[in-house]
Amino acid sequence: MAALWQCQGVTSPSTAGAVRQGSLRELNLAVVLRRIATADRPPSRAGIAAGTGLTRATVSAVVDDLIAGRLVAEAEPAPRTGAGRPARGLVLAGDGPAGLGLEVNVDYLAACVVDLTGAVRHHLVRRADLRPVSPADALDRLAALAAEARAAAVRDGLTLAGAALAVPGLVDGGGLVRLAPNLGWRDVDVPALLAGRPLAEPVDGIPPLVVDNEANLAALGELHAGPPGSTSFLHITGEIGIGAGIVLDGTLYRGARGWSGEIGHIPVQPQGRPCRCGGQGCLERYAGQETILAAAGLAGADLPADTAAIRLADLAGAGDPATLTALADAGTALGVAVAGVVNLLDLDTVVLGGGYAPLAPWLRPPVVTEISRRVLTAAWSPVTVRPAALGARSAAVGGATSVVRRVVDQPVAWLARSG
Amino acid sequence: MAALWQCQGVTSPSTAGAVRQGSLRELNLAVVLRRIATADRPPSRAGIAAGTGLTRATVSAVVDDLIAGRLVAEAEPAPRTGAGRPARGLVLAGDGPAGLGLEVNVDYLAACVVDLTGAVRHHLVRRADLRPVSPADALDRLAALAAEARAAAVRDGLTLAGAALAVPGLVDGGGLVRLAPNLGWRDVDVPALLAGRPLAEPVDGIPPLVVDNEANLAALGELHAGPPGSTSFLHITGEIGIGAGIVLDGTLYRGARGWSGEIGHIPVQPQGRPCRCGGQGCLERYAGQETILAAAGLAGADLPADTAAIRLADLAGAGDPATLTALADAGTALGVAVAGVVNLLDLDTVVLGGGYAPLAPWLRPPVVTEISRRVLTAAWSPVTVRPAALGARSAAVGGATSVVRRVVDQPVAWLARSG
DNA sequence: CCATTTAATTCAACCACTGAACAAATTGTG
DNA sequence: CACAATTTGTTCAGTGGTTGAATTAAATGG
Repeated sequence: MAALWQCQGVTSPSTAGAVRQGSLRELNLAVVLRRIATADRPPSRAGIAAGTGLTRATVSAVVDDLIAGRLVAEAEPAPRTGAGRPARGLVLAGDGPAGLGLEVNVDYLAACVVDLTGAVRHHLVRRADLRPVSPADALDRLAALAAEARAAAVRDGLTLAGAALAVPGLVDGGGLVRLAPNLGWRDVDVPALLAGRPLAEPVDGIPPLVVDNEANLAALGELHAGPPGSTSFLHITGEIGIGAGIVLDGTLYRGARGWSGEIGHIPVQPQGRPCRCGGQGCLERYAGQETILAAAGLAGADLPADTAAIRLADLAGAGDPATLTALADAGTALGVAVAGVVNLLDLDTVVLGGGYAPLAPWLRPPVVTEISRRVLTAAWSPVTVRPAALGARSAAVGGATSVVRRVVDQPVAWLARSG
Repeated sequence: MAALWQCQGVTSPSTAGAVRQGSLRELNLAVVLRRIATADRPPSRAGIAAGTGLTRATVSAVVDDLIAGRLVAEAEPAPRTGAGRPARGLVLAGDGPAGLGLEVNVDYLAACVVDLTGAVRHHLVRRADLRPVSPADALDRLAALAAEARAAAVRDGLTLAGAALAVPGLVDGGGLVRLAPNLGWRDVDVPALLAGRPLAEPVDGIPPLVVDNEANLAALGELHAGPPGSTSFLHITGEIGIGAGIVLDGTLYRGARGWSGEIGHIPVQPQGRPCRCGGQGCLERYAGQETILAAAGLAGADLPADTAAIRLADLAGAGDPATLTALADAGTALGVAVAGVVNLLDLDTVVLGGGYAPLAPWLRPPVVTEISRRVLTAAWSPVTVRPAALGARSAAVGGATSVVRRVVDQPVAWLARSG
C-alpha cells in the first residue's frame, strides 16, 4: 500500500496558470492528501505540518475537509513512541472513491475495481475470442461486464470516480481508437458507441471514461504496484505486436501525439527480415510472439496470445531445445533494442510485461547480457530487468489505478462532486 | 524574440510542496511574467488579466513588483486599435538580469551573455587546443574569458543572474565531471577548481555556476531559438562522439541519473564493427566524425572537430564522390537509429546540431528516407528534420538561455536578491 | 499525583486576491 | 468643440485562507 503513490512526480496546479485565491486551498488539499498517500505509516496532523511547512492549524482544517469528503479516515492509534498525547494516524479511506479499469483484448474482456488505497477490490475476466466480433458488440459485452463490476463496487459502499479503458492500439484524444490491428478495429469512436450507457454519462462533471493504450495503462499500473524507487522505466508488453509504456521521472510519457511506445519497430537488423510495417529488421520480426512460436515449432497452433505464452513457458520449463533456442534468440534481439533505449534515456529499470511476463526466466538472461555489453553506464549503475509485478493482466488494474490517482492529484474535483 | 519562451511547459510551484500564503504572490509573479515573455506583442495589464483570469487589480500589483525588480519595462504604446484609453505595453526588460553561458570544448573556449529578452548581447570565442592542457589550466583560461564577458555585460548595465558551463561529457550533480573522453578529463570537480573565482561565489544566494552536458544545454538553446511548435524533439550533436539532448513536452529530460542522450551507442548493426565502449555495431562507429573523415579520405588530417565538419561540407559541396558516399552512409546509419528513437518516443522534430549542422544538406536526405521507411506513424504526421537554428556553437548560448529562463520561471529568487 | 511532553483546536491578525467604483486617456459623433 | 462611449489602470473596502500564539487534550514518567 505504501508503495502505491511512491513514485509520482510533483503535479502542477490544476489551473495551470493563474493562481486565484481559492486555489490555495485547492493546492493544499492535494499536498496534504498526497502526503498521506505516500507516507510509510499513517502520519499525524502534526507530522504532516512538520513535513510540509504548513502550520498545524492549516493542516487540521484541510484534513477536516478531506475526512468530510470520504477521502481520508483516522486509523487506530499507532504504537506508542514516548511521552505526549498520542497521535491519530491518517490513512486513505477505503470506502470512498474507487476507479473502474476496463480492458478489451483479443481473447478476453476484463473489469476491475481499485479503491483509494490501491487495493484491487474486484477483478472480473471473461474469456472470449473478440476478433470476429464487431466493435459495437464487443463494447456491448464490455458494458455488461462493467455494470457487474460497478454493482459489486456499490455493494462494498464504494463510489466510482471514473473509468479507464485499455485498448491494444493507437488511441487518439477523446476516445477515438485509430487502429487496433489485432482486434481488427479502425477509427472506432468508443464514447459514441457507448452513448446512453451509464459508463458514458458524466457523473457530476467528472469525465466518465478515458480510453488509452494498453501499454500505457499497464505501465501506470506497474509504476504504482512495483517496488518503489524506479521512477524511470520501460514497461514492455510482448503480445502479437510489441508495445512499451514509458515512465520518465514518475510520469507516463505519451509522446508528441500520444503514440509513443512503438518499440516493436525499432530496427535491430537494418538489412534483416522485411516487416509488415514496410520497414526491415524490426524488433517485432525477431522477438514477436509469432516469431517465437514459429521457431519453437508451434507455428500453426493459432493459440490465443496469453495461452501461447504459457505454453511456451511450459515447453521451456520442460527443457525443449527448440523453444529454448527461440527464447534465447528473441531475448538477444530484445536486449539489443533495449540497450539502445537505455543508452538514450538512462533508465534504471526495464519491466517485462504482457506475454513476456511468464517468459521472463528465459528472456531475462540474454537481455541482461546485451545491456551489460552495450550500455555505457551499466558498469557504474546497474539496470534492473524484472517481470511485471502485476503479471500479464496489468492494463485493467493500471487503468483503475490511474482513476484513483487522479482523485489524489486533484481532490477538489471529487470534493466538489456532491458534498 | 517572441519565440524565445514559446515552448516551455508549465512549471510547478518552486516549493514543490506546501503552498504557503506568500506562495500565492510568488506563483502569480511567475504566471504574469511568463505571460509577458510568451506574448506575441507587448500585452497590457488588462489583457493579461483577461488571459489569466486574475483581476486587473492583482495584475497591476504584480506588474508593479516586476517593474520595480527590473524584470519588466513599459514599452512604447502599441499602434491604435480603437476607442478607449490606450494600453501601455509590457515587455521583458533588456537591462535587468542576464545569463552567462560558458563552454569548454576540445578546440575552443566560449562565453556568451544573453539578456532576458533572449538576445545574445556578447559572444566571445577563444580557439585553442585544450587536449594537452590540464583541467585546472583550462578552467583558468575559461575564468579569464568569463571575466571579460562579465565586464562587457556590466558595461551594458546588465546584472548576471548566474552562469552555466557546457562540457562534452558526463556530468554529475554538483558540477563533478565524471568523464569527458575527448578532453581527457576524469572526475574533475569544477566548482573546487574554480574556488575563489568570482564565478564560484554565490551572489545573494543564487547558485553561481551550473555545470551540464554540452548536448543538454544545446538542446535547451534550440528549444528557445528554434521555430515554435516543436515541444518534443531530439537534438543530435555530432562531434567525435555523438550525443543527444532530449526535450519532451518542452522540458529537458536528463534521465534517471542525469546521463541520458548516449545515442552514439545505440546498436545499428548488432554484429557489426566493435566499438571502444565494448559493444558492437554502435552508431558512433558508422556516423561518428572519425568514421566519416576516414571514409572521405581525410583519416590522418587530425583536424579540430569543427574545422573538420566545414572541410567535409566544402568537399561535399564540390562534389567529391568519396565524401558524398561517406555522408550518405553516415546519414543512413543515423537514420536507422533515429527511426528507432522516433518510433519509441513519438517525436515531431529531429535537430541536427554540433558538427552535423554544416553537414545537414547531405545528411538530411538519407535520414528522412529511413524515417519514412521505418517510422509507423510517419504517414499520418510527418517528422521534421532540420539543422540547428543556433548552428554548431549552441551550447554556450543554450546555457546562458537556461539561466535567464530560470529567472522567468522563479522571479522571486531574483527579486529577493537585492531589492 | 503532578510536571513534562506532544497532539490537536481555537482565535485574533494578516496577507493577497476580489469586485466594484472611480479616475485617466483616447475615439467618434453631433 | 463639447460630450458620450469606451477601454485602461488605480483605489479601497471586503473576504478567504493561512499564520502564530495561546489553549485544551491526552498520554508518560518520576
